[in-house]
Amino acid sequence: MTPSADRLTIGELAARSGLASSALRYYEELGLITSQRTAGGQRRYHRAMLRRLAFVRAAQRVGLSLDEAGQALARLPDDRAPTAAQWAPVARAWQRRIDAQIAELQLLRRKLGGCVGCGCLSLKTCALYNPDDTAAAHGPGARWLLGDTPPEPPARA
Amino acid sequence: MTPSADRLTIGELAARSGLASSALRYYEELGLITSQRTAGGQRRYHRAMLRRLAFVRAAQRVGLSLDEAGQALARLPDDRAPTAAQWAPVARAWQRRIDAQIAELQLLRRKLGGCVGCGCLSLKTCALYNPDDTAAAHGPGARWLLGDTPPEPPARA
DNA sequence: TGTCTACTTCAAGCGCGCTTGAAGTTCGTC
DNA sequence: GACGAACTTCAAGCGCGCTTGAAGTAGACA
Repeated sequence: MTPSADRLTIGELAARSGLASSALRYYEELGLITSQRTAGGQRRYHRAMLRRLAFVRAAQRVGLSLDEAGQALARLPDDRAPTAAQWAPVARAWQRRIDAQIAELQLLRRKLGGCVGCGCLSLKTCALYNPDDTAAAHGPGARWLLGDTPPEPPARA
Repeated sequence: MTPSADRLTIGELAARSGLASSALRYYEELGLITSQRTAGGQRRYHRAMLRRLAFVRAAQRVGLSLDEAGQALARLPDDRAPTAAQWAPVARAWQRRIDAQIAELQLLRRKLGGCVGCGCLSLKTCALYNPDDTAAAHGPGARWLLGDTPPEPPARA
């Protein structure tokens, strides 16, 4: 081991991040994290990778794919904490995304509320049935994360 | 066509439900919907399948797998609208699930809020970093949908 | 020096939710 | 009765996010 703190082995990084080594190799292959190699070819990770991994995990919880997370990560420094200026737009974009998700769930919840008493699911009247709402908003990807057109919180939902 | 209204072809059901025919065959294979067959072997669907499909789509939006949706469907009648007594526990279970999801998203949102100004993602202090919270609650499956132990809304969240 | 664990690559596999394609059949209409 | 669109089955494939396994190598410690 002799962890030297900034040269974590893959096993150490796995233990600290809670991810499997195989997942870390996969992430590295996707470019989400980077490593140096020892003379013998083993990976050594800078502690800053823990931050990137935390970012990725948070991104997944927001519903981003690894690819999308990678695009967002590409705008942050690899080796040290982002500055407020770097981080703020990303965080704000995530908050908007989260807000949209919450709004959608609340809508669904209200619709269910309307159904609870009636056992309806009627073809004509049940709101669950005719979700002509903003559901499909999740579509294409995360271009918005890169600073373009953030998704408006569901208009009329 | 001659739709006779209660004997929808797969194409008609696809058109009305917004799902692809291939998806409908797949759902049938999974037991989510049922059909009769014509003398020649073609599927004919009762309109009530539209209700089941709406249910499945709603279930997916709540984050259930098709398998879980099928388990919930199994408790509702196949050929007509559920009674209030049949529907209410399912709807309430979904609402609890939705509430838990909303709570989790709100927690994440607050954490991001804490990070926005600081650009932190600090190893020691950032809340995003140390999500020792209720995230993993999604685990096993939807036994709760069947009436057992509904998941408490995230305790301390 | 030897041992043993942790690492390496590469290819394949898995679970989910479907889609695609090939080859053949049925249905509704003219 | 013939035509064309819509259907049938079956097997394979895909995209995502990994995991598993085989075969071999490096690194830490006694």
